Amino acid sequence: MVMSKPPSDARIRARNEAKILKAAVKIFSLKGFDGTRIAEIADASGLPKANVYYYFATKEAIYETLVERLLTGWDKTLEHIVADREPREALSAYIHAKLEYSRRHVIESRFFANEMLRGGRFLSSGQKKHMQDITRERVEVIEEWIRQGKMVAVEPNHFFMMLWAATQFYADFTTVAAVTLNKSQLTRDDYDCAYETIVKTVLDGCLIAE
Amino acid sequence: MVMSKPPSDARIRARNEAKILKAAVKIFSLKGFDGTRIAEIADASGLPKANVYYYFATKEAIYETLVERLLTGWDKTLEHIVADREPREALSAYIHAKLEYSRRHVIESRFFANEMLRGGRFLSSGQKKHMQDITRERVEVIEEWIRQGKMVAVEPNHFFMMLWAATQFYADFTTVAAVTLNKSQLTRDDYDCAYETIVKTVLDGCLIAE
DNA sequence: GTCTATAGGAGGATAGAC
DNA sequence: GTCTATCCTCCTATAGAC
Repeated sequence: MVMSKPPSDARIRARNEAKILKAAVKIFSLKGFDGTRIAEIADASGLPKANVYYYFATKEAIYETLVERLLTGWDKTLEHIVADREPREALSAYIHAKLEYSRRHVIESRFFANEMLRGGRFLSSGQKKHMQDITRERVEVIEEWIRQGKMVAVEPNHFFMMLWAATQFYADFTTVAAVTLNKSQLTRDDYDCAYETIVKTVLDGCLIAE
Repeated sequence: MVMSKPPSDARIRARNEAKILKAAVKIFSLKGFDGTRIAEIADASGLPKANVYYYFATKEAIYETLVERLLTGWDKTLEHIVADREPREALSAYIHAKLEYSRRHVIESRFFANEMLRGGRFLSSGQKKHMQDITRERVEVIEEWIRQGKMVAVEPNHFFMMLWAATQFYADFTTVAAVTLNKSQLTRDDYDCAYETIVKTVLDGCLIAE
């Protein structure tokens, strides 16, 4: 009888770390750093508490690992905004991608929101600078569109934050959305409708037809 | 020598409860329910911990009192949206009032955001219904404007949530805004600029000139 | 109404057997 | 790499003197 090889140490580590992080992001997103108990993370991971400490020295270490990983999510949706695309096309692709991210990664979105709500105490200045740089690049694209007469002269930072807020809302404040729409939870159709509404109002408001 | 009368029991109670609630909303808004320690509230109130328990039986009692009180903030800014005003005037008044609320009541806004982020566990169904009713009234106003041909046909719930999100953002995500704008904190000018941007893009996008 | 003291329990973190 | 047992700190909440 052929025995399947036992997983190597490295594989066990990778698997267990992943379990812990997956459980942790959920609990942190709901209760924040101080409200989260290691025992809860351990239970949700299916690991004993001592094992959590075997993989991560402190609660901070878990939290910081998550902050670092989720920061890349910040970049991804922004990739749609590039100067050589037409603004309507680029911005609606961004809105769509961000709403999809909100829909499919509710927990990660909320984790990030929670951290920001608390003033970003766990963000290193390097990470803040990264967010700033990434955003500034996109702001410059918007400025370029304005210069080319493709958009009305809005303040690009605030314009950008408006889009971010309108899309982030559906992950962070699902409760508010559900109460407003009188539903127990949001469906794909609701996200589609959100997309239509944002595109229609925002883009028709600031784009200049050729 | 004339002695000033000592304050009555009722006055002492009112004053101390106010101190406690003021300290509590700040800490809850930063750390959430589970992350907040009564000792911290006591320190911030300038009262001994046992006195906090004298005025409020449990941590829940403090939190619920705050939820109940802050729910009225939800209504107030909405009062601007009434059918007999012109939509541009009414909506820009709403945006202005909501941004002012975000600017002047950052802590209360964040407390509310925190509660929503956690799924509104502390909201009674009566309170949810209240939010729903208040919102629906305004949604009907928007529907009326659309019927009158004063606005393009947007989905009014999502339109409304977009406005809420765009304005709430400046209270909840001050950190993101500050990082984006490369400042240590936001000034009045930044809020004015936010107002201009939201009004310009959203209203020009959905209003129909007469 | 104020405050000290403390019960009773939970949480973060570690030691050390397996 | 896993897990039990445990240390020690800190928390919620209460008792009871003043």
